[in-house]
Amino acid sequence: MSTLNPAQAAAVRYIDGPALVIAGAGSGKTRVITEKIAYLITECGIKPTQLIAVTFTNKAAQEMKSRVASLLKGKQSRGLAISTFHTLGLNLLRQEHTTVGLGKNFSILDQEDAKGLLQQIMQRDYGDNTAVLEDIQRAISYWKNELLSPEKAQSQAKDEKELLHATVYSAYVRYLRAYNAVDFDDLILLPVQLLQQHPVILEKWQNKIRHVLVDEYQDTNYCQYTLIRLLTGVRAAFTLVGDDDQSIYAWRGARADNFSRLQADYPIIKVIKLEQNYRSCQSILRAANQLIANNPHVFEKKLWSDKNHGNKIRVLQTKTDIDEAKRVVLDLINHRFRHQTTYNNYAILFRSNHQSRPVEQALREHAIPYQLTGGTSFFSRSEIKDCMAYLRLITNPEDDAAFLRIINTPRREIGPSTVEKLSDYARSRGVNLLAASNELGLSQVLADRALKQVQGFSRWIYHTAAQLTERPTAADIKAMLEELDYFTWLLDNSANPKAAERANKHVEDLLALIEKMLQDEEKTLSDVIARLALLDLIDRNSKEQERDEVQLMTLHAAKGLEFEHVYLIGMEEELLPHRNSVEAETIEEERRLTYVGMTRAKRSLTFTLSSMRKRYGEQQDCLPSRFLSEIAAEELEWEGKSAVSMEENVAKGEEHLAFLQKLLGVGSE
DNA sequence: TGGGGTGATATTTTT
DNA sequence: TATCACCCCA
Repeated sequence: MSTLNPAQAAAVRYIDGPALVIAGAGSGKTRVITEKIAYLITECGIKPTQLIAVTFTNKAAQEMKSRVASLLKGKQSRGLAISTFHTLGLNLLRQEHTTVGLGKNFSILDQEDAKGLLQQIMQRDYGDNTAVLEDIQRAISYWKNELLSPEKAQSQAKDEKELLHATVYSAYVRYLRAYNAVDFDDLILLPVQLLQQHPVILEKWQNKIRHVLVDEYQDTNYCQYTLIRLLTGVRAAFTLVGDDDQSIYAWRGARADNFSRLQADYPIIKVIKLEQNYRSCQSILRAANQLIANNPHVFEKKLWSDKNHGNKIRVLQTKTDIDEAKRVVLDLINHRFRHQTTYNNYAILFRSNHQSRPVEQALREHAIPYQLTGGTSFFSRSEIKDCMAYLRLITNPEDDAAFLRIINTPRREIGPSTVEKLSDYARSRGVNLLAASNELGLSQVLADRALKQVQGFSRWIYHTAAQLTERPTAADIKAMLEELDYFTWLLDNSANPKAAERANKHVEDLLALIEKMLQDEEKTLSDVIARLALLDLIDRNSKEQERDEVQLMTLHAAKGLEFEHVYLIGMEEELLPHRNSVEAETIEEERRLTYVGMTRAKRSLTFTLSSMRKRYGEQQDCLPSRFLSEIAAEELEWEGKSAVSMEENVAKGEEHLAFLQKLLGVGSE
């Protein structure tokens, strides 16, 4: 605590009421939260079980947990709830499921599952319709985040399309209920509704909780904000930490205006600003400040640093996107040689995923190791989804979404028409698919052969459900999968043996993880499955730091991270700011995105842009991003702006590289 | 069931 | 232009 700066210390010690900590990039916000948790426990007599700390990612929660544990020496942190918003909601729902009308082992549908459900609804109830599933999903998510019921949504619909979306919304909610399932948004929404409708439960929770801490407050949506308000009640003992300049998820319901709302809702709120930056050198910070000054602010702040000045920010301009990639890679190699450092100190950041392609190619040409963050995540791999679906159906027989996924995986000769007949039957009987599979009346609708298959499947599920204990071992589950011949199926259905091996490995990883979670905590299998739905990329932390690889990721993915040297590529109009954002009038968010990218850099920052880019198969001219002109000219050092051709540019780079290699090869130094 | 042809679609995606 | 979901047919 003694090493905190005055603003940080004030944020930690202020416990008399609601507090909002405006924490600029690199100002030590995680530290403030962890120190405050420790302070509340050790100095204020608050028990760990009376504290709630929420983050947005599992990674952040994990990090915070371990930092608090080391502050408290582990002893006093038992029962401390540091989790994501969604896990918090899940815990609440698990405890109060009966009041909400959910069965004990309700399932969680991820976005993909939910989309599948929507598709089913559309096909079944709305015939062939041109509505885009993603649009419906986005609309429903928006309504849930804004606490709007299907009825409200319908009455507020402005046109045919919105009305359709709202109607599907109401069907969607009904289906979820029937499946004894919830989606991600429900994990926040249902607790809010529960607390709003049941004063007794609300009081119970308000009495239990003495302080709530929220990280990345700028990313909360209205629903989450309401949850915080409900949990803290009139005492309003909370600490919100965030940075309105780093709000980059508005398109997903995050509301930066939750900042201004706060002052209206809590006039006495204490606002503390953390303005000292411990990450970047002066040159980078100054430029970032200049850029973000173009955005309106509710709370003015000015980041400063006592670090050294650092080098000027460079701007490399090339002819095409291919040249840009080559230039970045050559520059990186040169830089690395000169500074005798490692690859993992470098990050190449971009606005959209497709920009990684040419860079990856250039990196491969030079045999430089790199890690591309993003792409398909662990839990959206098909083999993992299959296994999860089996476990879900076994613990929650009403989970029709899971049933549909695995009814014919591995192949059981149960085709679409059989499934359709089965669904119709189940619907007419008002039961779930698994139960319907076992009913006698089914023989009226299905042919003998199909009937046998379906019955075989359902019996197997029931049988396995009875056999599997509440806390099975990895070996138990593996035995189950082997009984299914699942691994054989994987082998037969993979593009090549290597892919099959990888898939196998993923399943093994999953089983090991489940076993570990079952042992670590006093959790049942269904608890663990629910938690797994909220988890992602478990092995990301460890790999990222240990391996010596150049980091490639989108600006969104870079939030919260820092790197010694950053390349921010594609600084062009239409790309950053993205073309869609110009007419959607979300330039401010694009500016924040650029700001986030810039402030990731500790020691050096390099912008790149090219004057031509292949887009949809056509060469197109590109203009420098307006954001470059928002930074004072003297902060930037342009290279290649003059008529130097790219060929010369690359040649120069290669020449220089060869020179350095020779120099090092000879062994001076 | 799997392969090939077709046509729509190209921003970001914490949970 | 590259990709991918989808549909139809053998």
